Amino acid sequence: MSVGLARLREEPDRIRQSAIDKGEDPAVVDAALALDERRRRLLGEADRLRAERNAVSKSVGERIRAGADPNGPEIAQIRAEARALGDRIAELERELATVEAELEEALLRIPNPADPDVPVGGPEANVVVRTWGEPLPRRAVGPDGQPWERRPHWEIGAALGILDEPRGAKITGSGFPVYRAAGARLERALINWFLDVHVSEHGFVEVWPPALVNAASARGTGQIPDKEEQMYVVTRDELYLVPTAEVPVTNLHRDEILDAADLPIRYAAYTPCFRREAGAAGAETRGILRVHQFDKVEMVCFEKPEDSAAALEWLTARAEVLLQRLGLAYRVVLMSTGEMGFVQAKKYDLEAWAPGVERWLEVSSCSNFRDYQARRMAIRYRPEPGAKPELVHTLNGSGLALARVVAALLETYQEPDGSVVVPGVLRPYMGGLERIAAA
RNA sequence: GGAGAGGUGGCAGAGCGGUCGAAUGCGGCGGUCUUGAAAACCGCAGGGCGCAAGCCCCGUGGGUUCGAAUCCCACCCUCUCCGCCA
Repeated sequence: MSVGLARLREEPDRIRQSAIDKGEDPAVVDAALALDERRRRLLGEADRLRAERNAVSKSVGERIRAGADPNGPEIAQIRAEARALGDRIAELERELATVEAELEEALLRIPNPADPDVPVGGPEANVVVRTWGEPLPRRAVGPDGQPWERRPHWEIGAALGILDEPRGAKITGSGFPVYRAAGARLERALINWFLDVHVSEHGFVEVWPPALVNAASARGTGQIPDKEEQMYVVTRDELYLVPTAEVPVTNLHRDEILDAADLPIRYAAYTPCFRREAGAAGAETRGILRVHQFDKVEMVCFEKPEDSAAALEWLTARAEVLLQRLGLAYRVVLMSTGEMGFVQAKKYDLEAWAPGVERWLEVSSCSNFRDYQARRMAIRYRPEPGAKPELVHTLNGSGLALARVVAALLETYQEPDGSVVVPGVLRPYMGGLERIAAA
């Protein structure tokens, strides 16, 4: 259940084309259609037999009350009849269970169709919607008139004693950096400042969720089965370490019918994020650009369907505000159908410029899932009192992902003498510290 | 982790194996009355599938039975006491 059976029957062509646009196999659409057909036939037959069996069973009680001998031949015959019906029902139910499992499997492999305004194609089709700030060059001229080169963040971090990758590798493994001294405080400052802005200025409700979730929650947001390999699993207790706060926070309202008056519901939550990132290594992932554990503040919204498109723009702007106040140059990229992922209908990536590595770093991803996640999680709302429940739309966006923001900050604010200037908005959170210098 | 109790509709809370999708109270919605409101009274109202008839849902999954909210088993969760512990 993801795109919804009703929509699948109504516009199979559009769903098929959407799958192709996202680089998925459209054959699952037809497989699902065929299974749905079979399921409905079996269900109808089983329902008819059940109705019959219910009537026969009921007559047993009625006749006994009317004076028939419970152990007599009349009752025995009715019982035999009911039993025969029951056997046939059981048979149909077994078949039905198989078909439904297959249908479920097929539906899970049908991607969420992208919005009409999403460019079709691969990476080349991504569109830079807007850019803010001046991307600094790596080669620059220092105050003394001498040329200097901005260094990558791992060199800055190691030199200042605020980032310790080797010891992180020792105590856990590669991709588990240790932040130290002003580095640790910077991490804590960013988390606090992000949350403060979201809560006091943007009206988000702050949430501090569990960092481990059960399988039902992981399935709800689509980590299972799509991204199961990405998660760390606590096998002993059948729990998963969260890859993002999106998982616990969106599941907050799983299996609930919300009040229309309560919408929109908007949460901001900090969690550490754990990702296996199997097979990822090399120049693209040096330093803290791609790690197994990082910190992130996530925004999650539950909206009325008619409001979700506007909510995505709003949400993206909330993340941009943070980058602007940090003084980091960034660009907003509308991701193409092939790049946006399986469950998103529309997605913007925010990329901050890191002059030391001369790259745009993805520090936020803001997406509208429309009713796709809501259907999996049965998150509904009642448009009017007494009206039938309808699916809400869910959205989420990073605001922001810490490790890469730290990388961009260190590389942007480094000085020729090796120190790093602390952006003004963070100073109150760092005890007034204006500059991180070598001890 | 051990012992005990329990999980029923938004909440509280009944429910002899058959007429229970489920009493009752509160809350909700609509109405009568009222200048208005409250009170009182009357009525409506769970979720899913299906065009409909009808079928399914009483923590979850199995089982017994012609028939299970009601009996049996397993698991999950909650509460109380004990143990442990930040």
